[in-house]
Amino acid sequence: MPDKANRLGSRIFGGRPSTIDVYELLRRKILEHTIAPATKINIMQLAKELGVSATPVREALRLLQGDNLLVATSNKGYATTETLDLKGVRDLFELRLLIEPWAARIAASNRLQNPGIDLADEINSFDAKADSIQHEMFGHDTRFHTAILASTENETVIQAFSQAHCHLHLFRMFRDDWDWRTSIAQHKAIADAIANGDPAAAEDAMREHLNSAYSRFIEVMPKDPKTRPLTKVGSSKLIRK
Amino acid sequence: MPDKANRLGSRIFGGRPSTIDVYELLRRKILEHTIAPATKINIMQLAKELGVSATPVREALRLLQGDNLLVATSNKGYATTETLDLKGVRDLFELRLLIEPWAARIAASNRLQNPGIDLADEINSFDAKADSIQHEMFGHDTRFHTAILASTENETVIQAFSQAHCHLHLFRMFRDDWDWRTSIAQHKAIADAIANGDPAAAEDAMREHLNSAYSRFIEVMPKDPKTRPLTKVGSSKLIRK
DNA sequence: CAACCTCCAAATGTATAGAGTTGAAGGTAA
DNA sequence: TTACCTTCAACTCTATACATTTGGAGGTTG
Repeated sequence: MPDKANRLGSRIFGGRPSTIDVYELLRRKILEHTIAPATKINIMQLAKELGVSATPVREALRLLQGDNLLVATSNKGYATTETLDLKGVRDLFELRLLIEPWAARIAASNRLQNPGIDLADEINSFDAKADSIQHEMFGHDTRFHTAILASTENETVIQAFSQAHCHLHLFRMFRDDWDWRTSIAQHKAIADAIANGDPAAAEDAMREHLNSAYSRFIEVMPKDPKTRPLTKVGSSKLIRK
Repeated sequence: MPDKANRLGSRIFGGRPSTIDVYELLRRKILEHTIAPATKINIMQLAKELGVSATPVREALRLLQGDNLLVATSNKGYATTETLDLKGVRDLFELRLLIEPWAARIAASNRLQNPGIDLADEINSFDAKADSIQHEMFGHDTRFHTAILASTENETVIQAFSQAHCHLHLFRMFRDDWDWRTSIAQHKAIADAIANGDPAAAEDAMREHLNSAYSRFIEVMPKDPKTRPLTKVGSSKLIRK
């Protein structure tokens, strides 16, 4: 609901420039899948919804473009990125296989701040709610893999990896049919190896987990993405390549 | 030089929106080290220099912020990123060691479009001009490593890696004192292994090259970055953390 | 002399208007 | 029908005006 303070020079929240608020709101909506892939964004309508002018919205969209969450076309506007094709999924898992087994090794080598306990907590708290919906599964998966990566304390790798938006892309494609029980079992194996301080076992377990996930992904992958139903979200229209 | 066509709704070049032109110009200036690290950017002065209004400049700056080439602070403006500290250099080479030996292996395994010849050409054309200045060395180094990475044809890895801006950061720190002869010799070894179709040798050569470069970097690294002289560029002021 | 307050120029952030482009509906001709 | 042209509404992109914030100069007070 637009604040009545929305006049010249106003701010949405606190004294902060509203570009930041618009950016964070849209980023969350895209990552949370509230805005579907290949959705065109109407600047003026979005600005009216948020109670701000077009300027901060446009700047927020440019930021999201830099984050690889939007694509821009001259004089045509902005749209969320497409879902990945088969090669895109392959490329993504190739990147994961380069980084995540290494990260698991580091995590297992870290004896002072070993993340094993936190990882076990994450698994158990998720496992408890056996009726979990798919949405929660991806939240767990994101937290689990992010925690391992974070334990490397390598900001450069963390950033490079996170900007690939692994979970975003996979979640957008496979939200409805994903065998989370298999993943949970593999997560437990990884967490155990890390907690035991066994770098080689942790690295292997992670590599097996990724290979397994990749195999299962390409198995259930839609044959022709164009026939996939697209949901119309809010005031946005849909685009097709 | 501002075109006389610069009035309402005009474009700098062709019919293209000027945001793109401003973005590409600034990006090149930052990557080419024309704009020094930790340089504050004045929006209005920059807009006047380029003959456009503030709006496209601001959008270009947001894009560069998304590329991690600028940092923005609320109500304080934009500035180019700082040079890396010791941990930053270490993190960067850790990322390179994860990706580039793998890329060299792929390149050597590629028998149909083996990049070995192109790499040899790149080395020879650079080696010919023995009086090369440092600036050309970094151009060569960038082209050499980029070519190997490109031969993997993995867009995801290429993008994740390029957004770390390896060469930008290293160039900004070590432009004046860098032993390029050692690097050239190692490049030759890598190119030979790739041309010979020897994946294991290519991977090892790349790993040795990176380890060697890292050792040499931290040896000549400035002890206290704050005492490093900063050049004042154009209309921009300098900032300090 | 140091700490603090007041004031103001410079720069940032936002709103708004107008210029330019796109894409589609509707009409015309072969 | 099909292909092509015209027209127009919707939207993007840029310029400009104005509100807000920041940081420092200069004076005041203890």
